Amino acid sequence: MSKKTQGRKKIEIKQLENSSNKQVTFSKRRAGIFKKAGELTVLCGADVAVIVFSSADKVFCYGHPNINAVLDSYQNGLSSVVKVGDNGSDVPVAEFNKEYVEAEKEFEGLKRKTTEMKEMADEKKKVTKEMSVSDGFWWDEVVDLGLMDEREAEQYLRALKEVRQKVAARVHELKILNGTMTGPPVPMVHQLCHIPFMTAKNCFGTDQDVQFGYGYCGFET
Amino acid sequence: MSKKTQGRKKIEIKQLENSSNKQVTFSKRRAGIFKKAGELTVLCGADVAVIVFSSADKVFCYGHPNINAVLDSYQNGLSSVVKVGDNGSDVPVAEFNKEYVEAEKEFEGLKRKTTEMKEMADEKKKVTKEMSVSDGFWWDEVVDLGLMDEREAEQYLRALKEVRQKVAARVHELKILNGTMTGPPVPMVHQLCHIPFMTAKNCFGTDQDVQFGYGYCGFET
DNA sequence: CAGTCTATGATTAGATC
DNA sequence: CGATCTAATCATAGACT
Repeated sequence: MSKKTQGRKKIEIKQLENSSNKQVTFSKRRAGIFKKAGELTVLCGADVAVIVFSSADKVFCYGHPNINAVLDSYQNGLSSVVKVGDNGSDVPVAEFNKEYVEAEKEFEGLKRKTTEMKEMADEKKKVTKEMSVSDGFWWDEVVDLGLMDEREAEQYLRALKEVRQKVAARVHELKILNGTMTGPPVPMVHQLCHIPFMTAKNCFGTDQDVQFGYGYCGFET
Repeated sequence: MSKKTQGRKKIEIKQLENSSNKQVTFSKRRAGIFKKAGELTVLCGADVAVIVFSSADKVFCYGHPNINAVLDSYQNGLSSVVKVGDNGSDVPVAEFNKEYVEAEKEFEGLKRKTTEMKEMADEKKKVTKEMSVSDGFWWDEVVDLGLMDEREAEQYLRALKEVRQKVAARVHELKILNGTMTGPPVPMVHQLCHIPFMTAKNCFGTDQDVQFGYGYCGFET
């Protein structure tokens, strides 16, 4: 009797053309990755987040203990140590972020000063309440969140985000201009970046017919 | 002649006790997951981000096209479709975010109004420049980023982040108080959450001796 | 620690339902 | 679309360097 199937066949790691086959492979392999992530979690006590966008931009994710916790840790650098550079040596975040910590202190001072200024301004406003701007700018509400309703708060988030992006862009510009690529608030340096369709030999792996590769690269948060 | 090795042995998926073994397993399996993520990327044109914190809180990540792009897409919902609910039906983000889009429009109006107010205020300031607050609040700089140096910008980022977090916390509070858990800007609903050490049977998988499991759960961004 | 080496367990490509 | 089936490929546990 003939074999029921040919069994698994070797495939090249390159873009699948057959779209239905691609869909099936996507589902199977995505599930496989999530399973492996779960196993890593249990076996090694690791926290893991996996986010996958399909080519049709559907999003799937896995997270332990939950995805937001991991993303927060990543973005706020709650790691006590970061892997830095090609050799992957450990650097305490505290040291790495020295500059940032100082900036934070300065900010605390700035905030205090700001509050004082605000108080002064309020007093001035009382005195000059005939001014048409006495209702204040929208961002004055920062100091009085309690009065905001949900809708307003949502707008707030939006506004602040926009501003933040502007600032971030400006900072980046300045850093490049100054040639001072000093550490960002919390860099995640031991990153394995995907380099699709490498032309040369895989510089890290050992496969012969490599269609893609990996590389470590420092980068900013 | 005796076999050189016993070959791979079956292991239970449970916390590894031997710490050196744990370390080796962590490295091997982490690499395996990154490789699989890369293959998924190439085979299926998917964008993937993987973040792993070791039990010692060292962080490793993989991202295609790069991790920040994926995280941004995730957090800002740049997906055109989201998988929603247990059945995983598609919902256009546009519809899902209708509320948010409206808020955005309102914000645009608000911003315009704000600019006008700012201009008015500036004129008033000219008139009343004897006021001690004529140098403005720190957030007034928002409109003049070009004058900020890098250090200031860094402080800025910090300040805005803090404010944003306050607002986010307040929004969440309000949502709970109102009982209106209306859609967050872009909820990621088709999430596979890890439930370590499930006591009962795996409600999704088929393994008999399940040590851990997965579950889908809606949640907020 | 990071690689190498196997034998073996786990994953999965393709077909079929 | 998903679930099942099977054989073959792939990943990796443990031992060693």
